[in-house]
Amino acid sequence: MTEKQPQTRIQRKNTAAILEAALDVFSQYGFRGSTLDQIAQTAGLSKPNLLYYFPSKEAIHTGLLSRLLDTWLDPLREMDPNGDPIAELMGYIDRKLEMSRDYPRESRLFANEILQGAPRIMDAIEGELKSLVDEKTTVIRQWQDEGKIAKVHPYHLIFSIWSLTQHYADFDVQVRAVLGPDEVDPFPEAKTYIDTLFTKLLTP
Amino acid sequence: MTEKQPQTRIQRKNTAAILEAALDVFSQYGFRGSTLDQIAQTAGLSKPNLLYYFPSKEAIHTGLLSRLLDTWLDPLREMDPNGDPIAELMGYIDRKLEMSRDYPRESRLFANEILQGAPRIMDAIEGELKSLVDEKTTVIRQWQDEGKIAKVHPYHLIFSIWSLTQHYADFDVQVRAVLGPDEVDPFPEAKTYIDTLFTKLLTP
DNA sequence: GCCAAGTTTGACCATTTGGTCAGGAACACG
DNA sequence: CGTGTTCCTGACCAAATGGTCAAACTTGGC
Repeated sequence: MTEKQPQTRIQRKNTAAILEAALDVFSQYGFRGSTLDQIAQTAGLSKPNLLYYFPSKEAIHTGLLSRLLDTWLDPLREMDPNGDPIAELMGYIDRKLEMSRDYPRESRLFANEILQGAPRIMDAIEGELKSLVDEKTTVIRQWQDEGKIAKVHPYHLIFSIWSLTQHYADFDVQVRAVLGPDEVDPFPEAKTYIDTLFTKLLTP
Repeated sequence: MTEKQPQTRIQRKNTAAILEAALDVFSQYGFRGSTLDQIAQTAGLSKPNLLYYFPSKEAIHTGLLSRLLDTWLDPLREMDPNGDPIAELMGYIDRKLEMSRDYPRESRLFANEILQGAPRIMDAIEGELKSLVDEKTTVIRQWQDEGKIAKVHPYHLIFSIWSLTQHYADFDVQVRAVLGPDEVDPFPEAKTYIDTLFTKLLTP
């Protein structure tokens, strides 16, 4: 669990290249659908060389996921209980949408894992993730009791933020296909739409 | 494309069993992550017997997907341009949520396919699906021009309906893990939440 | 109860896959 | 330069995988 970070530059460079390549491959094909050869080729390394840095396919995947969850939850962590409720929530929503725009592979990796029943990160979901959500929903409930935001189910509010924002990463090809070839970047309009939606929902 | 339907009872029974098993397996592991042995075992048949009914793994998957898209789009098709706008949209939303509750595997199969870049149903998405969405967004725009519902981006409105409802099928394990063991069925509260959300969004 | 058609299977095959290993190449450093 | 450590690779392996096939078994209709 508490691995030392790479010592030499070569190690740093190659582990980074491997994780980068693995993110590419795993996020598209899922764990079982991805092969070491694919990852190795994408990383520009030989397969035995991969296994010099990581003991197994599983280890690469785990390495990715554990790094992921932290950055994934950051936007929610930043939500300040002492800030202005609407502003804090809208800020969270916007950060989450930006993450879908800037880190779609991470979103898809996560989606793949959950789709398959979260066999490798169930612990983190029931632990770290649930704790954070529990904490933040308490804050939301407080804001609601103070009449600062509308009374809607706090957990489902969180779910709706996740689903609406991540949809633009996970279902990217569908979104672009439906919007047609003229629409280059769906995110500006998505932001406008989502902002409107949550403003109407949350305004008391 | 236009295959005759099975002739004998045995054929009907076995092809049904295979598709049922394949839905189980493909929806969880994706195409490349699933094996014929897995499907065969789930269906209670031998692997060669599977391949007596379907020429290949690919064919089983295609068979599933082509059946899927039609039923998947039905709720949207039912939306009546001549009905009451709010009622029609809310009806569509509720039907879509019911589909997530009653057919989660179908939802996950679809999600898996899109996540992987929709290699096998891109045609249907750019064709059938896009056409239907184009048609219905035109109706929505009309309703908006008549002042019957609020002016929000019609395409993103559709996307938000998809993402919010399908989230409860695709991310089921996460939803349940976060809500904790006390919450048996998240759908009743999800329905309340989603109804509130879209009512506030769409009321002019 | 017979026979042709439909159904099932064990044995088999080529390829792919995750992973190993011995040895060679590159590097750091005194 | 020399030498111990780190890095890399070709060859290899066992297991799994998609798919084939001839032969055996059922089934349905007469």
